[in-house]
Amino acid sequence: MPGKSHDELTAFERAVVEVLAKTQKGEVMTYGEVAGEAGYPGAARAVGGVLRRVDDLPWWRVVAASGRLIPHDPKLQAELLAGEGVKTVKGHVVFT
DNA sequence: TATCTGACGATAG
DNA sequence: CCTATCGCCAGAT
Repeated sequence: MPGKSHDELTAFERAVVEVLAKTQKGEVMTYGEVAGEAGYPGAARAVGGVLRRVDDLPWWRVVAASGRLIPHDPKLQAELLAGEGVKTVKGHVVFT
């Protein structure tokens, strides 16, 4: 099993899922922003854990504060972002 | 309750 | 641009 299903999440996980559910195509957020929007400022690191454990989330729309893509498969993330019109250069999102 | 882990963030060198 | 450190937080064992 890739990750956890959506029906038994902790309050924190549900909060993060809710925030990501609002993101639109072509929109990119940082882990820190997601944490803050979810009501857990400072929990950027924990947000990474949620994206890693929960399925069916637009994880590719979340990048590090520096714009760096995920260390696991930056190539895939770059492709998914490109598919939504988000440009990336050498593993970094191009903020315009 | 204690300790370790990690798809983070900021800072220093 | 890179690595090293430290602080932070929730989840897992």
